[in-house]
Amino acid sequence: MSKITLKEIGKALNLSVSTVSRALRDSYEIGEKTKERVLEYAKSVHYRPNPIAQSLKVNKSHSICVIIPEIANNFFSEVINGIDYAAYERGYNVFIFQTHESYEREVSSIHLGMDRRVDGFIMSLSGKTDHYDHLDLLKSEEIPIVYFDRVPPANNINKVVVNNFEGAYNGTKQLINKGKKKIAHITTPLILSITKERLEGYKSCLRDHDIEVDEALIKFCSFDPQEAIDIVNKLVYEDQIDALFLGSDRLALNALNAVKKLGASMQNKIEIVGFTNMKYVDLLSPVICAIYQPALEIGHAAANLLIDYIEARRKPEPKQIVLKTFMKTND
Amino acid sequence: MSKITLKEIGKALNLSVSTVSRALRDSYEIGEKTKERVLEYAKSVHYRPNPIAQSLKVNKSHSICVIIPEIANNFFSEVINGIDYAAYERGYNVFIFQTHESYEREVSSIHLGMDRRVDGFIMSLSGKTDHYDHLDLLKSEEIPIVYFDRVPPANNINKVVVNNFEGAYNGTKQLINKGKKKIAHITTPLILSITKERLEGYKSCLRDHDIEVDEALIKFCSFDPQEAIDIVNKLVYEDQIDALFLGSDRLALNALNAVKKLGASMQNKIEIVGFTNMKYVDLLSPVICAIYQPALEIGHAAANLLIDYIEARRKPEPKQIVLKTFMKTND
DNA sequence: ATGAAAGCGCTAACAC
DNA sequence: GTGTTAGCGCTTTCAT
Repeated sequence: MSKITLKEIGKALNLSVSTVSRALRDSYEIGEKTKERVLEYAKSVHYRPNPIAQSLKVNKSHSICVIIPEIANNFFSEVINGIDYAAYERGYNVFIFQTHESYEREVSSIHLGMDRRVDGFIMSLSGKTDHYDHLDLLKSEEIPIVYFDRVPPANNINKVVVNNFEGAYNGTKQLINKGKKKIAHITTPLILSITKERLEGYKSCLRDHDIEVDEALIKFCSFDPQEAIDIVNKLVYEDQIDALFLGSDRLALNALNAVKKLGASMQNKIEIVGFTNMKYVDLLSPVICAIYQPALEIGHAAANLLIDYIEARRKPEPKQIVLKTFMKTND
Repeated sequence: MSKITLKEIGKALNLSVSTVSRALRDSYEIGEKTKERVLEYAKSVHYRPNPIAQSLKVNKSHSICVIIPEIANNFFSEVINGIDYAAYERGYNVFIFQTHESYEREVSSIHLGMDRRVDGFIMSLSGKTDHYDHLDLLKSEEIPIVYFDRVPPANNINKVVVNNFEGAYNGTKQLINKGKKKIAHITTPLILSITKERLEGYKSCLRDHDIEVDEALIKFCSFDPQEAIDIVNKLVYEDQIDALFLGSDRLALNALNAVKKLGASMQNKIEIVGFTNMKYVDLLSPVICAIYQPALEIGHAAANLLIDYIEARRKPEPKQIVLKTFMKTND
């Protein structure tokens, strides 16, 4: 039954390939009866168009490329789920590339996507990406692109983000409401958009509540577990903090782990709030109040925005979608 | 700079396309100086072959298709990470399709992969897949396929699995060692290979320790959180169990959540062991002893096995790779 | 309303 | 050692 082609359908029905092709795409120039014959026969032999041949011809692939730092991550895997959901609905295939926080991998992923003639990109920048010329390549080729989460500093781009400032502000406020004064912030590299926004939310909230911002309590941390342990130890024993505000998912787990190591009595003195997308935060033992991102929606929105853009005849203005974070307290 | 082709290189260098093509693929029939000229020029204009055209020609795509139940899952996302790792190293692209535990999605994913002319498949069956004719299609087309985790019941296939029997046996033993007698097992649908193997490990261990197997304590559970709650409640209050052995990742979190709802005093009476791949199990509050699968390795091994098979001139015998689970106790 | 033919970018059999 | 040619499966212009 293998690999039936237009040519074969044509032969069987005594029609030319072009007629068959047109009939299958429901062209107005083909007679109704012919269309029916073709459609019926095609179905009976389980004809499936070869997307590779189509791609070569029309220079589009009906596929999109997703570039993210890490797939094995609560937040990103949920986003991919959302992307996949929308892409499947609309008949697009998805390529996923991980940068593992490497700038070089980010660049090479873009090239691999372009090689594959993907119709567009969805990306969240690596933690090392501090310049953006590699993205200009996409722009100059007029390849549609939607950013999410970690976005480049530009306004005229398609992006789907959350209100990080607000999320961080509310998270910090939660700690202040519990009477905490020495609130440390452990977060991602400062070059990331999310870092800056969350940091601002944190600072702003402190100021609004007449707590002085102490730069010593702001720590930029990699995703190395040991580094988190060292930082937490220093903050707790030297700086005598009474609360922690954690800036990202992996960071949150690493820091929680570090806090746990402090022992039960110490643990209870430290109140924790953090950005995370773990499914069951209430099962975590150093208690953490979670600031969630609507990851599934982000992915879904990003994919739909991208595909809308891809399929638009006249390219619309770049669109910025801002979603809300939500908190899950255990009290 | 956009989209340079062989033809253009040929024109610039006064060579035919075929010569250029051959030079680029380092064919023995091309002169050294010509090769050099071509290589150099190609690099200078950033030539990148069009994989779509190549695919159309040779009917291979240098890409593989991964079909899994769910991407947003600790275990599967790590496996994908491993696959991606190996695929990237060896120059393959990866398509990922989720079945969301649907048989229909599994079938359509296979078709989508075949349409894309992927060179091979890596898959873990859906929780609804109880017959396997859709897989015969791949077999009859001689498309290489490697199964992992949830595999079909056949011996002459490529697969990468863990020793589920042993993992379950050791997990159960851990509970028995703690003096537990009424050990319930909540697990995945019985049609899955992993379910049967783990169930056997559980039963076998009970028997070896002179504990009667009580079928009422064996519960097949969906991934619906409420169902887990109902089951746990029944087991605890009606059957008076003193320990739980959980058969899979999502199940484990759902059940843990259910146990948590029982309240602190009840919680402490129930000892829990379960298959999970969550990164920081020691942070979980109803304490759980985790049976881990080496997910990254599984993915890496599966991808390498597949690609070896794809690239082999003479197709080797199907290979079964069995890895070990490992436990992470908190005592 | 239908067909013939060109061509997307590449590879490979077949010349010379 | 290099060029010519055909063709992968499809879309699309141009004839008819």
